[in-house]
Amino acid sequence: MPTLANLNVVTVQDIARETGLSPSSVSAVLSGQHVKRRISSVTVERVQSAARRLRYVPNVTARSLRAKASGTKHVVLSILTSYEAPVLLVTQALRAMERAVTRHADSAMDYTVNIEMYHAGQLAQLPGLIDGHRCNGAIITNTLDVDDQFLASAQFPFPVVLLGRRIPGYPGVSTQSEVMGQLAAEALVKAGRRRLAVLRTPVMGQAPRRRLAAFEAAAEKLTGSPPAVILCEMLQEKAGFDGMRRYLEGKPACDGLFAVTDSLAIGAYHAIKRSGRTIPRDIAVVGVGDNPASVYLDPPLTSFEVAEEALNQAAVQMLLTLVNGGNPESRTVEVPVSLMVRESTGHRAT
Amino acid sequence: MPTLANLNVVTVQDIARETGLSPSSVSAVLSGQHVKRRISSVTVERVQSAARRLRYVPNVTARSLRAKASGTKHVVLSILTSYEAPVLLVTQALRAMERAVTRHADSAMDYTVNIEMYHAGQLAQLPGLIDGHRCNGAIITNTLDVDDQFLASAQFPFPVVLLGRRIPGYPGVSTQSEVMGQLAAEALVKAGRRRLAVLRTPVMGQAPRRRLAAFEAAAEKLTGSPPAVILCEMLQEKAGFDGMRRYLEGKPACDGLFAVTDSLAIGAYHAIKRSGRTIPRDIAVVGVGDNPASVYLDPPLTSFEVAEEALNQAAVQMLLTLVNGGNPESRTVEVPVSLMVRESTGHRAT
DNA sequence: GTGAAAGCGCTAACAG
DNA sequence: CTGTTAGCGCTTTCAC
Repeated sequence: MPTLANLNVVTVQDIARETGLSPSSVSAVLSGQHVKRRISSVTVERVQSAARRLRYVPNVTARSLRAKASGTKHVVLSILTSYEAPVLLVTQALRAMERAVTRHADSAMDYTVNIEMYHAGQLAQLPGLIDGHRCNGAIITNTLDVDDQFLASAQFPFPVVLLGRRIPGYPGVSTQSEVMGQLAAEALVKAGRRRLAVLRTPVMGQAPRRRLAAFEAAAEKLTGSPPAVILCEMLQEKAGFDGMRRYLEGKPACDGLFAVTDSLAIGAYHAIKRSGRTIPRDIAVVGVGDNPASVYLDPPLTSFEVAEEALNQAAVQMLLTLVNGGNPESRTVEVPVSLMVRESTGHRAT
Repeated sequence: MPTLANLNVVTVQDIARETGLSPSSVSAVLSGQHVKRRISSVTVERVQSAARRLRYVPNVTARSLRAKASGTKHVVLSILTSYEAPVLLVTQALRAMERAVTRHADSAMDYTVNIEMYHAGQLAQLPGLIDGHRCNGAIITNTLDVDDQFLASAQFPFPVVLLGRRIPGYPGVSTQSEVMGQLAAEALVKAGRRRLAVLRTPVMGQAPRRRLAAFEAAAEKLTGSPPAVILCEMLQEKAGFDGMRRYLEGKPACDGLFAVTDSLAIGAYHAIKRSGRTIPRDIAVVGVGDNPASVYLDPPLTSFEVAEEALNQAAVQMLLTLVNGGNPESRTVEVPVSLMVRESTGHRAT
């Protein structure tokens, strides 16, 4: 049943037919074996030109299925993350995975690790996800609510570990988001601040939202009124700068700021200084500890030390256990955080 | 009981034999089709327990080969980068690729984009690279010399485009590294600096090395003596801080600094200020423009505006053309850079 | 030098 | 509900 679409895909067979050669010869040429197999240069040329003409693109899947040394288990592990996510965290996770896998690997077990990206909110559209064509196991991170809903109702034919979020039914590791919000509020109040504000984006994932909710609750409890909300269009430094600048043009500014990511804090720093204010004298700032530059800002940014290492290790370990058919000790892990108090939350001079 | 025999790869066949069922039933259960196919729960349980017992791990390759809608060309594009690389650049490249691919995609053409990582210097060890099991086309970046040597002698059965480096025989896009070094030196000298220094790592890739060489040449020509070399162990902010701090403990410091990446400059900023010096009064600094925080530093960092967008676009476009059997207009592209002079190279007060 | 035949491991039809 | 049959597209013996 050759459908219309079917005609489009060019295979070795097609080239064989076209050139009057056998598939095996064509294959030999196309996979660069012509020297080893002593194919005549006329044939080589014939095949190559036909391949070009027909716009042949090899099917990597078929290629690897047939050619891979049989008898070795080939395991594919993926990190699924959104294009819109902070990459640094992803790389760290990837590195942890790579390290774990190198330790695990042996002659009969060949691991491949890779990153697959989806557009935030469109995880469900990632082809080959629900049917397991993609990987033998995955760490999923940086999801939005829609994605979480999809996950909640999805059934994967491979183990999945969530990083930084909690969805019933899934194993996952996350940080103590609520504790972060709470500690941030306390730190600002302890530094003598009463007019608190948060710097955030309109749409956020689960973890930032949780820490923000905790911050708002704690702020209200400690100061008697909810923090002001300063919106930034995105998570980039520039957005932080723009958002903060707009806010500072208004009359009464906050004196304590919690930025939902360090990148926003970095932009905000600049806006605050440009407005003639001083950190921490006029505005104290707390970040989230997800940017290596934070420690080196002027003044150094008070932010959280998240045990990234522990976080990633736990997730990867869990995934490997699951992929190999084992049972992890615990299906959910919460990694502790601690606030590194630096100069950006110095006590206000009285 | 993981005996030697157990190392054999377990397939659906094995589970079928073990459970006395047919491969297709087993497959249905294992790929999550049991509901749709109304498999009895007894059978489901039997299959699942056998799979667990035998530690079955599905072969994703075979799965996707069989299950993928035939008649659609499935093209896999990879970005190959080292674990040690600055991630930001990689994401930008990935995003560009994704965008291009979305534009290109149609019903008969299904693209997958992913990142594959190797350890710097060990590109050659990436399995499935030379035999083309991995992808239909790749952008390779962040290579070290060893990798470049491997590339120079390798023959890939799929098109490759190099990003940020030049190797004879390969199509590639890169920035005007030499111009960068030249401009950096000129900017510092123009700001009244004579005692120049570079902040760098011992091992560097091609592009940073080229801009450094150009800087050194220009510096020597303009000031009469070669710049001092300040070594940092890695590219991280912390390494920049440590390297600069050690250097500043010595007697006569430089008055103009060129950091080979912005991350190093960020660390150096902190070390400079901590030592009681002021930027740019005591030391002027030039970075490379690879970090979004640079603009928001205190003072804003003079650095290059690299047309990342253009760079990535060009690379991706070239790759797509090659994968589809076309001929790109030009096989090598050099994207222009321009120095954004900010306050970190203010003219010295006299 | 080249071709014929035999699968890689899996799943989709279609019977039963 | 389950089994039988027939490949996915490619590469690899092994003949010729």
